[in-house]
Amino acid sequence: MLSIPTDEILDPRVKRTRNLLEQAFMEAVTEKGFQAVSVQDITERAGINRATFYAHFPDKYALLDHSVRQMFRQELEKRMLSVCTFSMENLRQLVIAVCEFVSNANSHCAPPQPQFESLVETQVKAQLQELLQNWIEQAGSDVDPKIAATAASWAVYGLASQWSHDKKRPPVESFADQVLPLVASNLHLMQTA
Amino acid sequence: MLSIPTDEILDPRVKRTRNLLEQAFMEAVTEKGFQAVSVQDITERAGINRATFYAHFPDKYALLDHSVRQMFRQELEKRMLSVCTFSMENLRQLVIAVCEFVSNANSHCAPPQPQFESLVETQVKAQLQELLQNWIEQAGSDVDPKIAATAASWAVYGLASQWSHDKKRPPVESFADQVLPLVASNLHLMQTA
DNA sequence: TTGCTTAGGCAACAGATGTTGTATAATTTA
DNA sequence: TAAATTATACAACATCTGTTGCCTAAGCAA
Repeated sequence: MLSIPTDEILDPRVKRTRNLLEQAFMEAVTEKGFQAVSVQDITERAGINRATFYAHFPDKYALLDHSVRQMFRQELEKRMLSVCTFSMENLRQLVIAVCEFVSNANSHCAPPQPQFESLVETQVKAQLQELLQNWIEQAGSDVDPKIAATAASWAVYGLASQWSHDKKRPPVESFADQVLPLVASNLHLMQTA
Repeated sequence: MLSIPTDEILDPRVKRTRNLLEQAFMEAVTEKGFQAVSVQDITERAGINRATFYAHFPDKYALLDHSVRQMFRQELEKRMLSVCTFSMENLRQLVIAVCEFVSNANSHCAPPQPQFESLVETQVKAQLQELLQNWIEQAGSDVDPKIAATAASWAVYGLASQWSHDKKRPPVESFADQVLPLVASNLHLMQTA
């Protein structure tokens, strides 16, 4: 297993290989669905030896983890949510961001596959939890930040996931407005906004 | 694939085979951990042909799903939570039940394995959602029952999961007391209790 | 540049997976 | 009881999986 860190100087060969693998992986997933994609598929498309794959990732699930983490992080940065403090408007934007990300991820993988969605969930929730905990701590609330952040991040992800599966779902914005008070109640920060 | 329903008259051969598989599966999991268990393991222990396994379950993940669903359902029935209406005390008991179930499940599988936990999560949350939605509907709240039940069930599971991973965790009862208001706020039913 | 370090290519392996076809035995239905 | 249905056993299969050892070549540091 080679070094994993994202923000570190990497051997250009490593960078190249991982990019090829990630790219081939996304292609294969959108084409055949996550379940049907084998490590063989990925490495053949990428023009990388199969053994090399295992030098970077234990299995295809780890590669999915890695890709999702990276994509969601980029999404948060693009929307400048990773560098701000709590406000109702920011919370609203966060809900929208999660809804759109989850919806987009799931659309790449019909029919719904629990394994795939679980891995997306784990990565997204981890970053949500971290972000919300920061917001709570900075706002100096009286609740336990970790506990509140846990409840809130799970609630947000759950609502986003349900929305994304809704056959005739409302526009993201109105859905966000609808659930905002519910989500905010987990943070106990309404008054400090 | 044979018929799945739980509460139906089953061919005794099917019942026997599934019981043997479930039993062998649980043995193998507690002994080697979920990841390391192969379909071979299970069928050899059970004295069942490997091909027969695939006549009942698509893979070992489906068997885990099945087992967990069954165990959690039994747990709820034992605590008589599946046949009651909302009250703060019942909600408290529910939180405790989930904490203990999750903790017990995870203890069977060290070190923590996301795949395993994700499958447990999916099954537990599905039943939580159903139960909470019933509570909300029976209480005749003004919130959307589905949305509130989603937020609450995810929050409950998330908190239980975090508690179960806490190295020096407080007793279940005091943890339940601590998070109860947070959980209840998702239901918007505090006044009707 | 030279030499050291390390990633990737290649081949081969044992093992697991999922599937198929046929035969046998258990169960149900009439 | 006799005939039907259907679950299981068994064997064999192509495929995928993780892993290993050896070799080549790309990158880095003196």
